[in-house]
Amino acid sequence: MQNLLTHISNYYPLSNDAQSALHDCFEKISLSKHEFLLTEGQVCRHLYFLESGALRGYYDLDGKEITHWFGFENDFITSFHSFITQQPAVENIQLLEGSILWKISKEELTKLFNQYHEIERLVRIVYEKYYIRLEERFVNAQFKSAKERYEQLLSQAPHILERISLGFIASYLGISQETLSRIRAKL
Amino acid sequence: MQNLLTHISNYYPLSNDAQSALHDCFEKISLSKHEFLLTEGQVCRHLYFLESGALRGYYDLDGKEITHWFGFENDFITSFHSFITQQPAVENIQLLEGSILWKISKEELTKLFNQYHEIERLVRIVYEKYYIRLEERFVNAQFKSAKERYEQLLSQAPHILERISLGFIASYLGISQETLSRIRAKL
DNA sequence: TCTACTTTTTGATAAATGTCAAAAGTTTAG
DNA sequence: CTAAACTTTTGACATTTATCAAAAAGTAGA
Repeated sequence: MQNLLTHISNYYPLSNDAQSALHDCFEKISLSKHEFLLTEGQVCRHLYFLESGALRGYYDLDGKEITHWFGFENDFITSFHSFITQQPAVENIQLLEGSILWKISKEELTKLFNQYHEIERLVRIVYEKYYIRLEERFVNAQFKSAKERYEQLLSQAPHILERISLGFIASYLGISQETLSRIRAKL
Repeated sequence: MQNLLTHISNYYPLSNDAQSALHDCFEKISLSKHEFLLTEGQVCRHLYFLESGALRGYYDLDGKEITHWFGFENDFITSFHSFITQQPAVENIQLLEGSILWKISKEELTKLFNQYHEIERLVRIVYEKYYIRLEERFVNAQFKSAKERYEQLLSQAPHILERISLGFIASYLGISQETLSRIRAKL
């Protein structure tokens, strides 16, 4: 839990009051490899903080699993569209490693927003960071070649390459596993 | 201005107090076709609301202009990364039509956040909508073919096709102008 | 209306990436 | 330790999309 509070203070420092309110609302859970945090069709009712471990978000496209994001230590995790709209999720969230997470429900979070302006500010700031991240991924996806995307990942997030199998990385980069294997062979 | 306040109330209804504070902070500007709201290297110090008209965001990649987004009536416009970090923008924002916009500076907006929790909430909610939009564009960019992306655009935002020249649309979809012309010919 | 300018289309060809199949390599559970 | 399961690599070929060049179509101002 200290992990979460420390991480949060990097975004926006909270009062002790707000911190302890957060503390009371988050609940610890442990999941093992291959388990699911969410499956397609369920409504995502929680926001998670990943203290340790790794997981992936993927969805089914014509029978193929498309892994479109990963989560690692200190990431906030949710199926965003489903969490915000409370409609059924189109994606699955599956553990890639045994992990420790902290979860908070949408209702509790909404209450916290009402009670603490500063917590809503924190989330506003977190959104900004995540939006900028996604913008960068979008530009890469749309305007860069497979090789460039791989090299960018290699330089910006080498930890992903060490922990995640090639097939998932290929999917994450939007290329076939064979193409990624060939790109890698030529570097 | 009524336009802006009405539009905002679709996201989150504000008190009269907050509305009138917003009213006082936004300033109206008119720009004509081909003018720039922002050019590469400048720090983006404002958030804009586009009341009428159209514009595009583009950046330079090896001498080619990459148009990566459009703005239309009732869109909030800014160079997000630059606006948030106050670092020089990598993109240009250029008017595609004569337009009427309302602008607010980052400082004023920050003041409003401090004064009105509800305005910060509004922005939090706006971010959620824009994040979901971007997520969808990302998934399309990375996992769908050129033809599928065009068809999706055709069904979801036909107004873009009517107002924007083919070259810009091709760039927006991440494909060459010739390919888009051929896709269109075959439908 | 005519001319210059811009945008769109068409054709030929090249490059990037995908698909299918099989071999090689690695990991894991019993 | 070993067999089964899974992951990665390699090869042959197909498909998609880009690039370059030129023609055709459309637009706007003198």
